[in-house]
Amino acid sequence: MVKPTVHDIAREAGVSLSTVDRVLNGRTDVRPKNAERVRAAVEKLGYVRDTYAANLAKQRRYRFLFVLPEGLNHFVETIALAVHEAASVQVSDRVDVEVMFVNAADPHAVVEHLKRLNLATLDGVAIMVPETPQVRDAIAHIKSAGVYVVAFVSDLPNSNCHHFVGIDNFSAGKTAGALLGRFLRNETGSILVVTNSMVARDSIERRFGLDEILSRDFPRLKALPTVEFHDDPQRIRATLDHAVADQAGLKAIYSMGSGNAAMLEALRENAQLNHLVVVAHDLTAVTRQALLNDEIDAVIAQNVGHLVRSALRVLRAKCDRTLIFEAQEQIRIEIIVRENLY
Amino acid sequence: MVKPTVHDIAREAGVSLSTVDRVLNGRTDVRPKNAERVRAAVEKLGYVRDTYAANLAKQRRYRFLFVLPEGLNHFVETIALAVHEAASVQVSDRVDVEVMFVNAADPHAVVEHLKRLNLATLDGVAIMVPETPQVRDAIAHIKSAGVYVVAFVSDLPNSNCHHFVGIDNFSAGKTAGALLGRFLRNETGSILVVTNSMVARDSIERRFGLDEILSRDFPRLKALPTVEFHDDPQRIRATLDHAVADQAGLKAIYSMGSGNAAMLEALRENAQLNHLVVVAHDLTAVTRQALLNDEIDAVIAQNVGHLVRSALRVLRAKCDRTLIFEAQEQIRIEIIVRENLY
DNA sequence: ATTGACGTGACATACGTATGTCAGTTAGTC
DNA sequence: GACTAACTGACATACGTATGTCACGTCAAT
Repeated sequence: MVKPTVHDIAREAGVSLSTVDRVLNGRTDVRPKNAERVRAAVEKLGYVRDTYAANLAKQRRYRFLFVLPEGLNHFVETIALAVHEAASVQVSDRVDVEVMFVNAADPHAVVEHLKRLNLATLDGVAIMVPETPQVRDAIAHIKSAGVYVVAFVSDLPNSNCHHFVGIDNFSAGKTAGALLGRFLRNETGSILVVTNSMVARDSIERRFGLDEILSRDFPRLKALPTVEFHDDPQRIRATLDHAVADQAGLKAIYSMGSGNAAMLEALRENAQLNHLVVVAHDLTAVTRQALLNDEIDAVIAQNVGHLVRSALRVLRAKCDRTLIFEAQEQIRIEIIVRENLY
Repeated sequence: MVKPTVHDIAREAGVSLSTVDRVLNGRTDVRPKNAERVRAAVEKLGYVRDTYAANLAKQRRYRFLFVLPEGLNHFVETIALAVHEAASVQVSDRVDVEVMFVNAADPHAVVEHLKRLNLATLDGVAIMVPETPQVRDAIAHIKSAGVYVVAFVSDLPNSNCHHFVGIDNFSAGKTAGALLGRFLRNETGSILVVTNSMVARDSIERRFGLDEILSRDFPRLKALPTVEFHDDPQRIRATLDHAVADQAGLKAIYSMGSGNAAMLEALRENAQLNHLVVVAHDLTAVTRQALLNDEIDAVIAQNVGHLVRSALRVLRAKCDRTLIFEAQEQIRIEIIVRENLY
């Protein structure tokens, strides 16, 4: 009835506490026969290690690091905030969290930073950078030092990370497309697709998702070629002016994130555009205000609090060699309108 | 630098460990002056009790109970499932969870069940029943026994619970209205509002939310008087046939939950209705399938996993007299379309 | 001066696990 | 059958907290 302890295991297996400990903690010098008896006893009694007691005895602390892209980006800023918030709450859970910013645009610099990490002082890393061959190697190196690695927000599909914490951006793009299709019920026309840069795989995947759903379910809507701003405010304005002039049938704007502020500014300066349906990615101070102002119809978002907590839980579970609760770690693609804003 | 312990507090305050313990655990026999010195030391060193070590020493277990409405209801079923799932994961966190079903339609029976609880064997209760004066009294009784009570899914605003875990149904109704308004962009017409029963405060609040947003932002859409099924499949069919015949301008159906299956069945039997926009509440097996079939455009939902885990976390925090992390316990009003279904 | 009530500190034990030491046992080899 | 090497068990200590016992103060009231 009551939870079995190592003592119960020892008694059941007919061995000493020391032997149980050797088996449980993977030490050497145990005869296979005895190891088997211990494992059988664990199985039979349904023993699970009391992680908290173990951590107490071990004086364990979990030392985690978030590697985030530097530079002015509202989305990353909200993530960093959420990390610090979670860190301040989790101190009581024995976890120490740090944040490191790297120049994600420069693969060389990223790798330099990753290589320079003192892996002996780390238990886990959550990494949010674009995948390059060099990054892949750096991650292999980190893993080989026994440090757990999760891909964070942006997946690193070829780096063989221990886990990915984030949403499926292809589905996110489909969700955006589905919303646009429903918001423009029975209407025909074109959609302007904008982003700051198309190098991030996120944008590419979102675009794929958008195209797929539009061609399948809403062929009456046509997405224009993606316009990339590259941090150039002139460019976005010119693009918009051009689009509104050229495309009589322009009905909507889809902003794939990382360019929302520029897009909104340009939108405000061109009064002819305020009848457009606007769907954007990422809930930040900027998009939040735009939702309240009715300048954006809907935002596709991922809850940054969940993202951060999920990454921390997953890293902890890896360190404890414990199973993760998949349903809880599934990050939701959220749809935010003004009325369910939080 | 390192986390201070009770020993550090004792040294800092110049008193013995026993005295620190007396202060920390609210026992008697401490001179005010010494109590103050202990409190000052706690403050100065930033001491926080190590809950896990404390629970270990106390052999503590958290014994929680969910009180759910009985009867065939897909939403409640998914909640019960989520409770059992969470329970099986949380055993390692020293929490024991049970579920009790009561006939929520009979206030007398509810109170009978609540009164018969063995409060000595409980630390916390999550209650999902309609509020009545009798329920209010029963909750006061439970609280007076030192058991923590959270209102679950349905708020009990007059019962002075320790917490409410759930969404703001007024906002949920507004969200539904906002979606309908956007899905029916530039269109004029009426919306059929259906539910199984209007006695639950949830439905009432959702209806208020809907009306408010329609009249403010989408006056071109008119919500018809709420139709209540009362578990009568004939009634819903008749209502729908009637509505489609009478209301030439019928554009949408808003199902406020707890009647989705009947609504969908009737919808399937009336081919003239399949051009309607349909927004429903609660993500269950039924609505999930309907989303996949394109019979429902969007579902307003609350994540049952989050609901249950939040209730458990809040109850734990109450037991530990620990602060809750508000941002994490805020239950989101989710908008689900086929593409972001989970 | 004595009593009793209140305050206090020293100490011990416990929770479940980790980790170390060290003497003792077993198995495999020749 | 002797000799390693591999294995095993008994025991101690520790982690941070809770809780109990008990002797010893202090102080006011008798």
